[in-house]
Order: sequence, then C-alpha cells, then structure tokens
Amino acid sequence: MGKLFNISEAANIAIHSLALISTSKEDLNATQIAEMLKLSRNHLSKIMHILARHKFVTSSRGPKGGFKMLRESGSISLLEIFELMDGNLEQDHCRRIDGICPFSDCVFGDVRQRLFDEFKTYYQNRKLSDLSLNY
Amino acid sequence: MGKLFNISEAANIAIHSLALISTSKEDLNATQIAEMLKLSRNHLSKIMHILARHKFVTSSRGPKGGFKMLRESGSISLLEIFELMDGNLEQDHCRRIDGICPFSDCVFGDVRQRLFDEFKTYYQNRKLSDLSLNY
DNA sequence: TGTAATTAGGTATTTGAATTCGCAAATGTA
DNA sequence: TACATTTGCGAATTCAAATACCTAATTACA
Repeated sequence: MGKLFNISEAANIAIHSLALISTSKEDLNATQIAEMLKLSRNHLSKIMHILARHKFVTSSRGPKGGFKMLRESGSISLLEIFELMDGNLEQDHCRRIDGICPFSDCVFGDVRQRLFDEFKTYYQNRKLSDLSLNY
Repeated sequence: MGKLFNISEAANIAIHSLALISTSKEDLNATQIAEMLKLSRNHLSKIMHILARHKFVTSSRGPKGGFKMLRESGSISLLEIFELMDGNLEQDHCRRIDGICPFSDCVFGDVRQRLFDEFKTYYQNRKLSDLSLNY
C-alpha cells in the first residue's frame, strides 16, 4: 500500500490480520486471511508466525488449524503491533554533517517533533478493539 | 538519514543543497556541496542536475563552474522541492481488499488526514529563505 | 494408520530506492 | 590549442523490504 509515516507493509498487514481475527466468530487460517487481505498465503504466514511467537494469537496446525486471539483485543494498542513489527518507533533525526543538521534547529524545525508526538499518541490510545469491520 | 513521513533521501538532499547554495556568498560546486553534506559527488550531481533542469539553479561547467540560485529563495517552499523530487505529495490510502480498507473509516481513522494536512501546510508555508545556517 | 490440511520457517527472488562508476560534453585558462 | 576542471547522464551496483518458494513438522479424521 505504500508507506504512511514510516509504517512498514508488514506492520500494516499485522494490524489488519489481528483486526480480522479479533472480529471474527470462528478461527481463521492463513489461507482465509490472505484471501481477505488479497495477499499471498506464504507472505501472510510469516507475519502470523511472528504474531504467534509473540503471543498475540495461538496457532494450531493441521486440518481445522488456524489462528485465534490469545490476548484481549482491548489490551492491544496499534502502537504495540507497529513496534513489534518495525522495532521501536523512534523519531528519526535529520543527520547531515557529523550527525547534526547544519541548519539551526534543523531544516525541519519542530514539525517533526509535533507530528511524531501526535502520531505516537494516537496509536498508543487506539486499541484493536476500537476497530470495527465494514463487512 | 532514513525517511521521515514519506520524504525520500533525494528530496532531503535537494533541500539541504539548495539551502547551502542560497545562503552561500560564492557559487558552490558539486564537490563542495557533497563534501559539506557528507555524500558522494556523483550522487549529489544527479540531484543537482534535476534542480538545474527545473530552473531552481543555474549550472555551469568547466573550471570555476558550479551552481547558483536562479530563483528567489523566498519564493521556494519546501513543499515545492519535495514534490519535484518525490512526485506529488499525495495522501496514500490504506488499500486492502479491492482498494478499500475493510474497516469502517479505515484502521487508521482520521489521523492520516490530520497529520497529512498539517504536514503539507507546514511545508507549503516554510520557504527556503526561512532557513538559517549554524555554521 | 494413512492422508490431506495446515503452520513453521529457512532460503530465494523480486523490486525499488539509494548509491556508485565511468565516460562524454562543456568551458576557463595558460 | 591543450589541458585540467567541472557538470551531464546512462549504466551498474548495492541494499533493504516485500514477496514467493519449498519442504518439514504437526494434526484431524476417515
């Protein structure tokens, strides 16, 4: 989908997958989720595997296998998912010339800080359970 | 420097280069700018070439050659430079499932729109001439 | 117990951006 | 005019992220 504010495609997929699972009545397997999100099963599997290893979901193999929420969706912020997939969401600084932007208070002024804070706060407060499906 | 909010490294370099040229008393050549910004001359040349083709600067070859501002630095917004390098700064939408996010009003809510607007407005208003060098 | 379904996960490929390389074209100066 | 300097720019390389491939391990169930 392209990147929004430094969020990787993997993190985006992770969010969507968890949202699908947490709003679904039955267990979903990788094939179903991949189908719903229009991406390859293999690629999705990788991401689900990470979510399983980190105890967001349980996974079970074999026929009737699939994924199931392990944690309360009200306890999972979007930020937590982003950080799992992309590493710590840290503000990146404008590093030119020995690690410091040569322009006083940086070419970018304070807008970086402001947008970053707003962004982070928003995703910190927004929980998986706040999402609702259209279909 | 890594990416901030979808801004490419090329756009970042372009901004810094123009800022250096516009605050410099003498003409600067590619070698000097590359030196100042700690990147390779060839890589910088590419970017300067684009800026020259688009009439932000004049370029002259040969000994004593280099780059010089062509336009008033007060008339150049950071946004214009970004858009030259990266193409139109358009909000990118969350496209899953036939181009539409399956979650009502999208997983990302309105934060995308808000941050995007703020970001764009800021860079629209901020002119090259607003920048001042530290050194 | 055999088979099909399903996740696990290492490896390979693709893709696009960033970066480097190499040489051609232009130009100032001796 | 010869030469050193500098930009122009196509082509190659690197690098990381995204994505695909392949097979092993696990499991439900006929």
